[in-house]
Order: sequence, then structure tokens, then C-alpha cells
Amino acid sequence: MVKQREKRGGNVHDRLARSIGERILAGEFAPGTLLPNEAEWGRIYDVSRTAVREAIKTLTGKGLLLSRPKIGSRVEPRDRWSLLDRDVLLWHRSAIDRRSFAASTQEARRIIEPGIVELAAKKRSAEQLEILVASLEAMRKAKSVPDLVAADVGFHNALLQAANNALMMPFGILIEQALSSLFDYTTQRNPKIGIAVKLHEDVVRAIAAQDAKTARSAMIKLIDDTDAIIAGTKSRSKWTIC
Amino acid sequence: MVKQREKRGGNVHDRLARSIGERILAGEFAPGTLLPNEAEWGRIYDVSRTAVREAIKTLTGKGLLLSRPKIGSRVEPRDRWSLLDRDVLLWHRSAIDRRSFAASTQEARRIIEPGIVELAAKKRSAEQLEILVASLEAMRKAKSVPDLVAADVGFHNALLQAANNALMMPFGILIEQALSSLFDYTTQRNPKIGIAVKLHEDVVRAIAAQDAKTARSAMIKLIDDTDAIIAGTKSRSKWTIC
DNA sequence: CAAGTGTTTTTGTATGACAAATAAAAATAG
DNA sequence: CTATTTTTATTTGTCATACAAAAACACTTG
Repeated sequence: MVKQREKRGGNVHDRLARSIGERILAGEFAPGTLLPNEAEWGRIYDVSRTAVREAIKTLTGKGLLLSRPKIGSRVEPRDRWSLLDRDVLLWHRSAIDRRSFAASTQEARRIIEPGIVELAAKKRSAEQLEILVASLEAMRKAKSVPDLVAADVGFHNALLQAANNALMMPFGILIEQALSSLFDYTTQRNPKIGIAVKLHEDVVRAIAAQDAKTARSAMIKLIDDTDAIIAGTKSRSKWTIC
Repeated sequence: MVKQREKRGGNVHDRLARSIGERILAGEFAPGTLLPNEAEWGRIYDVSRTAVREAIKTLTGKGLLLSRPKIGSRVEPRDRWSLLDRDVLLWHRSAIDRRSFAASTQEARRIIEPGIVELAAKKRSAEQLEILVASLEAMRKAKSVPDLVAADVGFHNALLQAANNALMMPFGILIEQALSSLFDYTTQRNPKIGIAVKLHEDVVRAIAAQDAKTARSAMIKLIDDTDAIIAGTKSRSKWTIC
């Protein structure tokens, strides 16, 4: 019985899914591994088989497992995992060290976001531009670091929205995790956000002008700035959030 | 009772999840809509509540639904949907028309893949390069169109692998769907694949030389070629697959 | 009118019983 | 002795039933 593992919050099958999911992402059950069967999980966590099955259905839906009669549930190869799923990404994040998480999210953002702002510059509606401007304003008004991160997430989500491509939306989760993990690197109480806001403004200005090229380079600068923060303020004198 | 809807293949809860998932993606249940409760689903499809619940857990895991006691299951806003999930993407694909699916996947590829090949050029291991070369060979040897598509999918997956960024892996599903949807546009029995293979070779050559810039532009040409196919061979004289 | 209280609806959880699938072992045929 | 078929055992799949817990809503009461 692993009562300790039963995390606070939520119902049994969700907690179970989370616990098993975390253990898979942490590498305790490698791809190809045969998991304990349903009855055994029930014994291990002291829950009913119903709850176990529902948890397993959740994990199967996220591409982590594959169940077959007489076999059991096997961990799927990593390239089947829905890493851009909210939960899976969170489990992944807490399974690896902060620096390599930051490194791979930044690498991903560097691929995606310049393309996103180009699309946004070309295809944004007037309304989407307004939302973008409003997000900018929210960033300016933010008083605490969590507020700023929230506003920043809102900004990048508005960007994603403005790109008008549904297939790109799943990236919002990645950006959200990237930005809130960035929180780890901003130990100062009152970070200077002037520069970050300016960089964001540059992006919006270019999008307003429907200038894709300028928008792209502005976004690259913004990501460079974030990299600088992660690198530990070695290349910049003031800490910013982006 | 909607016995007709019970698609062939698979177990009850999977079929149910697929059916409900398709209906959501088709827009029958808009975001924010309250679905029938579990008992009702059971009556509608003539299955047990257990099966309904497992199906709902699957859909919830994919970000399509949110269930709460006394409320029921509500369809989540679109930006919560895991569109890059294998099943969801498939449902999405069959819910919209071919041309707009092709358009948005190509748009997405145009953002992602140039970045991917740059990473691959910089970070690929010797072994990953070998796999890439082998995929190329498989494309050359392919006799039927399905074989070619399979080999092509293998190639682009190898590319993704060579980029060495786990967060990019979920894109494999998108590329896979994009390429196999391309199948719709290749009505000819024996498409000329010479040009396509050459374009793929250019990419591999640049990656072998660790030349990121050349790799990027080679990939862009490759995607241009695919666009030409979709456009209906207006700008090219020979049909190719890519 | 406000605050708390109860009612009712829906999901959440547990248990028990079989069905179906299938890998592995055993029996059988060639 | 090998190949094929049959049996068996294990695990997931499915169903039915019962009760618990959460929470919106109506209602009562101060």
C-alpha cells in the first residue's frame, strides 16, 4: 500500500493517473515495460479496479500506455507520448532538471514563435490585434511576478490565437510551462520589466503594421532576452521577464 | 439507440470515445455545451455506464471534456484540445474539408520543419544520420504509392528524431496525417518521384555536412513542392510525392 | 433580505460476476 | 521430431448494482 503517494486534491482516478503518469515520466517504468495488472494496482494503491481502469484509460488516451487482454498494459515508446498535453508536459517538467527543461522549451519556442508571429502579422483580425494590445497593457500594469507571468502567458496565447491556425494551439501549453518555469530564474522581488515590455511592444507594432519580417526578428530578440535571463544575467545587466 | 454509430473494430469504450470524439470535433457539441449525462449516453448507445465513463475519461484526458459532479461533462474550449493527439487529429481531419486540412497542415509544416532540419543539422548523431540515409533508400525502393507515403513518413520521423528535442516529437503525428492526406491528391498510378527524392536528398546532404542554412532552404523547397502538388500540378509538370 | 439549510442531481467509487481475447502450454498429427 | 491444433490460464473488457460525495438550486429561517 502506497498511501503516501496519494496526492492531495482531486478524485481517486485522477490522482492515480497523475501518480502513475509521473512515475512513467520519471523513468520508473521505461517504454516497453509491462506494468502491474489492474488488480495489482488496486492492491498497491488500495483502490478499486474501477478507479484503476479509469486512470489507465486516461493515460492510454495520452499515448503513454497500450492495454491488451491477457498481456496487460505496456508503456508505449516515447515518440507516441503526447508531450504537449498539459498533464504530460507537467510530469515531464518535474521529471527532468530545470536547466534542460528550460533549454528544450526555449529551443522549441525559437522554432515555433517566429513563425507564429509571421502568421499573426499576415492574418490577424482587428479584434485579435486589440486583444494583443490589451495583453500588453496587462503586462505593464502587473505588480507582482506571478501577475507578470500570467499576463505574459496571456500575451503569447493571444499571439497564438492571432496566427489563426488551430494546429498551433497545443503549443500554448508549452509556452505557458516555459514562462512559468522561468519564474524559477527570477529570484528578485521587483524585476525590471521595462526592457521586456518594450520587446513585446516591438512585436505588436510589427503585427499591427502587418510587417511579417520585422515581427519575426522582434520575436527572436524577445527569445534571446529570455535566454539571457536563463543564462543567469551574464549578458545583460538588468533582469527582465519575457 | 444509435447502434449504427457503433463503428467496427475495437472494444466498446474505444468505439464510444471515437464516436463521441468525432461528434465533438464535427461541431455537433460546441465548446461550452453540456453533454448528456452518463446514464443517458448509456441509453443512447445501449452500453453500460462503466463503458461510458471509460470513454469519457479518454476524452477528458485529451482535453476535450471536463466533468464535475452535479454538473455533468462540458466540452472544453478549443484551445484546450490536444489537437496534436493522434486520435483528435484524425477526428479533426475527417471533420473539416480536405483542402483546408491540407492548407493548415502545410502552414504548420512550413513553420516547424525548417527549424527541425536546422536542429538536425547541428545536433544529429552519426547513427541518426544513418537512419535518415536508410529512409531515403526506402523511398527510392518504394513501388506503390502507399509504400512511398510510408517511407516518406519514416523519413520525416527520422528527421524529427535527429533534431534531438523531445518536445518536437508530437509533430510527427501532424506530418504523418499531412502526408497521408496528400495521398488524396495523388490519383495517378505511378507518380514520378524522381524530383521528390532529389529534394529529400538535398536535405540529407546538408544535414550530413552539418550545414543548417542549406538544410533549411532545402526543406523549404521540399514543402514548396508539396504545396505545388496540392495546388493541382498547376505550377509543375510532373506530380511528385513529398 | 440574507444566511444558512436541505434537497436533488450528477459524477465518483466500490464490489462482484462473467465474457472475450490471447499468449503460452499441452496434446496431437504427420 | 517437428508442425499443427487444442486446451488452459491470465488479463483486460463489460455489465449490473449500490452507495458516497460534491455542488447547484430551492427553500426555509433569522
